[in-house]
Amino acid sequence: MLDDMGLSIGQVAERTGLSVHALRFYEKEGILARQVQRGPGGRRVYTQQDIDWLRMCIMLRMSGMPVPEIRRYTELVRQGDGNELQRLDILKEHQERVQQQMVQLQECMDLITFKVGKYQDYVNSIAAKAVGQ
Amino acid sequence: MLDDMGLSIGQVAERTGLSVHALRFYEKEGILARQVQRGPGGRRVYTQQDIDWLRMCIMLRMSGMPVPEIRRYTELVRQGDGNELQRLDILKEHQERVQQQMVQLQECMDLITFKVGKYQDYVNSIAAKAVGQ
DNA sequence: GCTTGACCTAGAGTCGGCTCTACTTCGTAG
DNA sequence: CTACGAAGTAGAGCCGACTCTAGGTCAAGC
Repeated sequence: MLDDMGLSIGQVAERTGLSVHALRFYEKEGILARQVQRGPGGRRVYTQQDIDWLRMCIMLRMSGMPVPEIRRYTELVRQGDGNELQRLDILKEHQERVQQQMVQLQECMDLITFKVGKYQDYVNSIAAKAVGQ
Repeated sequence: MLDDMGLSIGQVAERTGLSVHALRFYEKEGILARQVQRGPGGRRVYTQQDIDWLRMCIMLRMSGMPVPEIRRYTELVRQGDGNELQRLDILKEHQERVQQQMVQLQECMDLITFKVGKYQDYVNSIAAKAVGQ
């Protein structure tokens, strides 16, 4: 289809799990590190680097980083060397939030597991009675 | 203000961290296990049990259970004994999802931590050079 | 008797993150 | 030469979970 290092939007969608719509949306939102190249007919041509970048963005999104903050980070990367401290700040802050999220989630998990245990015991006891009859 | 076992919506908001708006919204959405009692002037009067239930709902929400599913669970509880197996199913399913979420979040965390490490090293090396000059 | 503040209802508005629509343009296959 | 499929653009629409507005009641305090 395309040069073996150039991928169409559809192929990128397949490989990343994002929808074609989402890919265009992300681009419009400025969260692609490099301007996506265009092939004949104005079609987007993605490189492996674009995919790698997208995969990281997906991780950031999955862990709850809002699009505008991903954009800020992306812009720093686009600007090139010299702002590593700012990038580090964004990442560290996010890391902190993710850490908190995990703690919270663990608390929820503990409660849910406790309740599941209680119901399981109860359901088992009912089943045992039924068998005993 | 109120009888020492009856709490106003404002007090419940304080104790749970939910907004007054959210409390009314939750009630309208049917995720309160028992009909909230009303005091003089049609004001809501919450009991400690209502608060306990709300705290669990908050845990379920925090861990990503959608409101409609909390409602389903609530309805089962409201119906009383006999449907414990269905309640258990809902909780187990949710437990599974939370488990997956935690795994995903950990993956994200690993990547972020890796990147933070890289940037930290880089930033340190720059700082070292500056001192060395 | 007037203001304040906490509460009430019904329903509109907001926000984030996509998702979808409408319409166009290509390149290839039948 | 027509149809199809995959792409393009601009912009509207949707969904979930609140959040806020408008307009009203009521009790307490000045």
